[in-house]
Amino acid sequence: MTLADTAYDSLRRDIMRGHLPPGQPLRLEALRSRYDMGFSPLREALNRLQSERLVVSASMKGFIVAPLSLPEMWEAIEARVLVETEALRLSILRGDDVWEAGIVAALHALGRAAARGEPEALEARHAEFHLSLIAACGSGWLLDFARKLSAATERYRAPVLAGDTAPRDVQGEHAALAEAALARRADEAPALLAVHYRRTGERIAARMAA
Amino acid sequence: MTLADTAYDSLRRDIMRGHLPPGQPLRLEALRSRYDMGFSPLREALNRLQSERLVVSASMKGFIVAPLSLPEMWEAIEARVLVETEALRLSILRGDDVWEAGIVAALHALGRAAARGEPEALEARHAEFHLSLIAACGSGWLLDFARKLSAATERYRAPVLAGDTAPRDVQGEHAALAEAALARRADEAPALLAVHYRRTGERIAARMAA
DNA sequence: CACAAGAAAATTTTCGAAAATTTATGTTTA
DNA sequence: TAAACATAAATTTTCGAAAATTTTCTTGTG
Repeated sequence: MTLADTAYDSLRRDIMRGHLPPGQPLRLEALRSRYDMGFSPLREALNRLQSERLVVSASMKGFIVAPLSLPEMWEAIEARVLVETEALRLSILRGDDVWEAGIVAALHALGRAAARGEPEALEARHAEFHLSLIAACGSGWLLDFARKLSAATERYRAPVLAGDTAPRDVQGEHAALAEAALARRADEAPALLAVHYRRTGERIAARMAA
Repeated sequence: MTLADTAYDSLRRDIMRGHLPPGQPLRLEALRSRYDMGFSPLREALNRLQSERLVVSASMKGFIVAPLSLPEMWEAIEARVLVETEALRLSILRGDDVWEAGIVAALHALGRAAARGEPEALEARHAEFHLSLIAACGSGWLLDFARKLSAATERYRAPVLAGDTAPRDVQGEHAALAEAALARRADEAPALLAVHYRRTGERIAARMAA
């Protein structure tokens, strides 16, 4: 792995977890000392992150962490619903034993991570579970879009998840989702997925208003 | 505009037009003399193009122009159908006078370019027409995906378009599409768009087989 | 005092050399 | 001859200084 790849991973994680807050200018000299590398790999990483809308840049004025807003959250969620419902439908049509096993394994790992309560790992297992559902869709483009939208929406989820008290059986939703997918219910599973994402959006919107 | 932006535009155009053929290694020294600039802006451009799947790279082995294949063409076309039919549906629901005027203008310009027969301009007007249809969808993500998929599919269209003799009233299809959109027929217009893209795919597939 | 003009500082962008890595070439050995 | 190994060449990646640009500060002017 090159330094540029490391820079990409580090910056991406720090932005998704909110450690680099929305709107913050990303000064090259500051990044250089923070990540301990030269300009080149950092700039290459920033250019990649720009294509994923995690950072924005203006010509000759450098990069900033992409800002957050409720309208943009809904944009990302609705795009995600469109892409992932179709990818899930395709996966249900095309998925084989390996696909099924991947879902079972990811659901199990997600449950364990949730029980342990470590947010670091939980976040990763959650993304992996949702990816496992659509892994058999057969379209690199859809998987690509899903990955980017997952990162974009995670930025809204992470800060809210911490202080969330209202009761919601998230693991139950995940289990129902997995069951519908494994039972090849090509209409029900995508519908559940859409509800799942939109419900999360409403939860976030409610807390951001307060 | 920075040099990196220029490099991005130049490389993107040369790849889309096939002037840099699929699979060709993109050696930095060669690009440096071709585009007359240093390593940095070129590498930044290549990193952006990688996110758009126009180039692929392996760690420490540099970049190559992304290869073409019939399965990947269909992947791109089907993803494009998914994204643009939804974006068109949304535009029909939300579009205002400016959106309508944009379609009329783009269709007119496309017709003129087609009559003149200059492939350079025709390609640009064609992309602009399809963009104008979905311009009012209100989702930056969908517009972004559409732009990338348009570039990906254009790579297949361009080389075939040259020697295409079989009769097809493309301008008629475009006019029908514009009319259905302007008449706010939210079911018919997306259906026409899907047929339009898939028909192009079949045309290309037929010629690539031969 | 508000505002423009100019200088200084901070920052981004670009360059080409140096370091790291891969690929090609040649040599030895079984 | 074929495989293993060393060596050389080619290439990518990274670095830090130099150039270009923007931002901030200072000064002068109406």
